[in-house]
Amino acid sequence: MKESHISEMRAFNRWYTAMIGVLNRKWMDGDLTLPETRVLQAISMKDGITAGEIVPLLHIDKSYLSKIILRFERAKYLTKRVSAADARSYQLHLTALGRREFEKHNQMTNEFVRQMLEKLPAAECEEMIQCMRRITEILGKVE
Amino acid sequence: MKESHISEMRAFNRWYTAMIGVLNRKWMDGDLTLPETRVLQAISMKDGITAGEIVPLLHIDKSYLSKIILRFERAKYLTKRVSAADARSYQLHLTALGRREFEKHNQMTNEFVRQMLEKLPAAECEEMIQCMRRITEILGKVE
DNA sequence: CAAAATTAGTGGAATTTGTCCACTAATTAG
DNA sequence: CTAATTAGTGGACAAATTCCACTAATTTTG
Repeated sequence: MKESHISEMRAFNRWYTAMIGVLNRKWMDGDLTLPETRVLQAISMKDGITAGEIVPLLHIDKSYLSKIILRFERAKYLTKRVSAADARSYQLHLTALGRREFEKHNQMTNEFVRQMLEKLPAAECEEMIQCMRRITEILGKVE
Repeated sequence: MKESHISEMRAFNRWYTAMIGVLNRKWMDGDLTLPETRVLQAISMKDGITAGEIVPLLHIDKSYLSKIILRFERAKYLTKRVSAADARSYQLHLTALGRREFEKHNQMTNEFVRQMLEKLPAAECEEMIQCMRRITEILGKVE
């Protein structure tokens, strides 16, 4: 490993997070915070997931999560059902409203990303995605 | 552009920010918040920079910045000198203590990145950095 | 099995983070 | 010179996040 790679990677980190930050600020114009969208996504990906499973998945504080879930319950985005296996925990299910809300948000974010990608020549876009895959492959093995 | 590229890029964004998030949490074990380190870095890169120049650079609220700078002043990390050109603004200079603090932090972060990169075979490390450069090139033109 | 220890989730207080806005002093424009 | 603009500050406020003690359910252990 070359020493210069360290500062190159750090520069990339700064630059890329700034870029994503712009995307994230756009989301906020909707009504969901970033952690909130992650929680919705987690439930949408695995219906019946419990808070206890979400915590390590999102590296989120359990009390904080509890509050987010409570907010969603009040907004009728989800329902809790006492788990048959362990009555201390609840299985989480999105309501139709919750799914709709998540989808709306999802589409919006897709739209922003699309607008960005559409500005690229097809070949470069393809190449960039390839680069992202490669980074994930290489760095994914490390963790 | 292929439709699937959108979700691939979003997946990469989520994965990569989670990864960087781990790094960032490590920083916090020090005593500087993320915006604080950015401010220190900005001053360290351009001695005599003014708050007004930092604002667009970091996309940070000017009042928020003012408070960070005030904290640093009290901690003796920096000094303000009324600008000769415009007496409303101050030129910011790191003190020896401020430089030391920034360097300490810098080294720590470098260390974390190094540990990550060292686990990679040299060829893959090189390739990954190359990918990062490419992404920056391609996406950099868009903004 | 009963007591003790552990675990899931909640609620409240406190802290941190970040935004908004009005204000002072300095500067520039008309 | 007067009015409008700009740099930075300070305070009040809102939102995000953490900390901790607590309840109820479960598991462990003697």
